[in-house]
Amino acid sequence: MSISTKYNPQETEDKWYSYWLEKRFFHSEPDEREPYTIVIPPPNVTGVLHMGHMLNNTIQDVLIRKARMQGKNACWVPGTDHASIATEAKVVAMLKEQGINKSDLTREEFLKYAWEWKDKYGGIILEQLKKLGASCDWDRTRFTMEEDLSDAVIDSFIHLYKKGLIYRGYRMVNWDPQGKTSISDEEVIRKEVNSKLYYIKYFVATDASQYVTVATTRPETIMADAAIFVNPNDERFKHLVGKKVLIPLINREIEVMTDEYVDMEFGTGCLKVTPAHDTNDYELGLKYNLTPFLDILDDDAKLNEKAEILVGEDRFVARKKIAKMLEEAGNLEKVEDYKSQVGFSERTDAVIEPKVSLQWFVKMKEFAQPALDDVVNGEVNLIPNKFENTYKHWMENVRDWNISRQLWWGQRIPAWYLPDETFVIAKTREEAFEEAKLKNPDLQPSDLKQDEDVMDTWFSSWLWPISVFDGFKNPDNKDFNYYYPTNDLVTAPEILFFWVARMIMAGREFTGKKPFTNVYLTGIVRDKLGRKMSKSLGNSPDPIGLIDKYGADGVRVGMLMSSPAGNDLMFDEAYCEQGRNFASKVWNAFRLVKGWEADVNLANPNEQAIAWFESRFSEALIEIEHNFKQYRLSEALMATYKLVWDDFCAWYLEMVKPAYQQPVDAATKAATVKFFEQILKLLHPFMPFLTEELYHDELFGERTEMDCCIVADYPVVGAVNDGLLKEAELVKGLVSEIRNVRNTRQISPKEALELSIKANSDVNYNNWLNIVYKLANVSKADFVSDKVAGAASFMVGKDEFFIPLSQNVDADAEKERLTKELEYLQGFLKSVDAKLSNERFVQNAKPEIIENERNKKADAESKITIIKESLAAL
RNA sequence: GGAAAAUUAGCUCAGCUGGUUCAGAGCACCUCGUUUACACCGAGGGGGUCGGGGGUUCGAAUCCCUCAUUUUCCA
Repeated sequence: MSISTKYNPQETEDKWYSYWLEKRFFHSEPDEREPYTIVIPPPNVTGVLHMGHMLNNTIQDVLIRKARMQGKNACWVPGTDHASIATEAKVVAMLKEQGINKSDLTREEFLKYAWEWKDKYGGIILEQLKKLGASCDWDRTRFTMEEDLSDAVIDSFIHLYKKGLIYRGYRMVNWDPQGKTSISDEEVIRKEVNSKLYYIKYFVATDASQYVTVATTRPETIMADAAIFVNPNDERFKHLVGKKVLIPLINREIEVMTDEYVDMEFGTGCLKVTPAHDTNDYELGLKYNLTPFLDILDDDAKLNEKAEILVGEDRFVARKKIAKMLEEAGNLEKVEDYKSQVGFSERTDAVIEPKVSLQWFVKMKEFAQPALDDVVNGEVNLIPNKFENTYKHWMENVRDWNISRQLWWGQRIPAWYLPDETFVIAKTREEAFEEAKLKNPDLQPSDLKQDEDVMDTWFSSWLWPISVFDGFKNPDNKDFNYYYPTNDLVTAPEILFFWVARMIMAGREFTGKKPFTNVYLTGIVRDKLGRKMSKSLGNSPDPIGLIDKYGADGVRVGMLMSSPAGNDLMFDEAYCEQGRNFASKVWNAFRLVKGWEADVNLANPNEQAIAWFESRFSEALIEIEHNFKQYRLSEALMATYKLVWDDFCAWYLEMVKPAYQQPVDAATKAATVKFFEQILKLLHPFMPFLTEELYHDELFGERTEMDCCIVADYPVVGAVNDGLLKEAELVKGLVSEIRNVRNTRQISPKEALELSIKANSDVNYNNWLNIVYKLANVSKADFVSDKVAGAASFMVGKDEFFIPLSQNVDADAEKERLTKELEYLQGFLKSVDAKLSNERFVQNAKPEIIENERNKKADAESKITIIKESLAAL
């Protein structure tokens, strides 16, 4: 059977992915083996694959495939997140295009549209993951809003409510006026915005000649002012404290008060306090019990009747108008340009309005401690651990979690209101009714009204590692007992707090166990200019397009090549190209070996080369394993890459390959095929498709239908012969030097050279001569005890080598080269001598360090002698 | 405004507890080469005062201080 001269990823990828599915290699059931479990960070159900997913899922797939090959029962659970605000926003937008307003629909009608949307587009991202080669157990695919998972959400709410950890209350929340919902602190993106600072005069009520000037970026909120504050130590305003001033335009009286909070340096040193429209002002409002508490914005962020003026205007329109009104009224002192940090909604990009509203909250303090302990004690490892600091800081300053959202898409809050506004918490209307009857015996079931709000998406995500195994509803089930706690979680640092931390909390609260042991934090995928990839910049390549262009294996290698854990990845298509080239290299090496005709009658001339590569493979494997243990995937890949490209292809294959159209001895071929198989296994986690394709070539003999690379035994470390490896490095150095002699003198590789060896060390060059002949095109070598005059010469280690040349050696050039080297060595020797003659060094340094310095000295001295002799001989 | 991290070759990054092989890798670059696995290639080569300054030490890319720049988190 012949093999195509080029690797064709398209054909190969679909073929093997289907085969893997068909043979159910991705599927896992509990058994006696050790489990290795990863739950996918569920992408938004409406999402499409972006570069961040590519990186994240490539890493997960590498980990899961390696574990599978190492004999563990590997289970990677996929799924999607219902993403309440993002999905609802998309559905609303889609309906709008069809001319339908959300407000014209009932809740049930809207949800019907939303489910239709989900059924149509919900699977796209998972299908895309298959193109990448993701070996998820698709039979276990979960969705955060499916019945079991929703049940878990409701049950956990009830559980926490009964423990007194959930409450309802008026609090300052982040209000998204476009999505018309509250959002969590983590969903607020702060951006620096050019705005203006308005300096507004508030005249003293009893004396129009006196006034205070307040600097604010939000003049449209003055109608809700409750007080003016100054710093108690501020001499400038002492005389005004306690006096009443008038709010411009509406002339309501407010008092001038003092608090240390006020920064004397900022603005004018006077602060207007608007408790309903600023978080800090809210705190001051509570502290001094300020009245009236006026919320002058409605849910659209338009001014309401409480504002008295500009009613119905949007906040930004009102800002411009009021500035003009203030100016006309003589209250505007000046306007300055100002840069300020403004919060935007992550989902709708609307400017967030701090708003006091009635919401549901989870008390976080009690959750924080165990979750903090887990990370501090190393029960849960953050990789890299530089994130521990930020994690700690967050856990120590945790605030209550607003879990209600004014949306329809999501799990509805299980609170049922009686006509008297009190409520009961229950899973169903029936259960709620039973309980409510105790309060009010005359009640009818229809009198109960369920809370309109749904829960924050993260309130379902934090249960994910538990609920995917039904650990909530049925904590004693086989799957949950076997797979939970999971092993590794791979996710982005930006959701360390609102997802990872909360999963640890939920794990401790609901199962008493941590949800996972290791958290691998990937970086952000940026473009090569360091900009975040975004739709608006158009700098994000289409992942599927990349796969088409470079092959899934090429893209996987490209993604991993330069992404140490926790570091942002400056993505450049050139990495994918490098990945594709690597796949080609392996393919072509395979073609070479496959083409060899084996002859059983030939003796094996390559024992040395085979023994060397065996050792080298083990040595590399040790390094690779070490890198994997520390989750340094890019370094593990690079070590593999160099082993394959440099050691195997550039050195080993060149050492053993037979002359053109000559047969190879059977022993060499067998050894090489064996090596190749080991290399395919080593590469499989990184390049699953290419390796699976080659693994089934007839070169490796018959395979049973279940004998696949995906489940082949991962290589184990064998014996490492250090002496052999060291000698090989010297021999490689020798070959390079000979090639260098050719290069600098323009001698064709076709012209055979002769070599004289003046061995000063105990390296046994006889064992290596065949290799040197072949790799450097040397026809003859002899051992000499004196220098060879008129020949090109060089040293490798302590040994001297001479190559007689047909052309004359350029004595001047040679002299210059040797002199340079001599100078370098003499300088080196001087520094070593300086160390050794330094008494304090000899006294303080560790003995092995001193011993080493002595060796360096002896080494340098003997080399100097040799070079001096060579110079004299010129 | 507070906190953390980073700064090493043109680019992306290694460099573990200060001392062998300590200044490295991959890519890019330069020179040569179409030898029959591979030009998606081979051989060889050049390139860095380890951000600046100071300190500790016999010895610092590595530890400490300080300044600068960048990034992230929190206000």
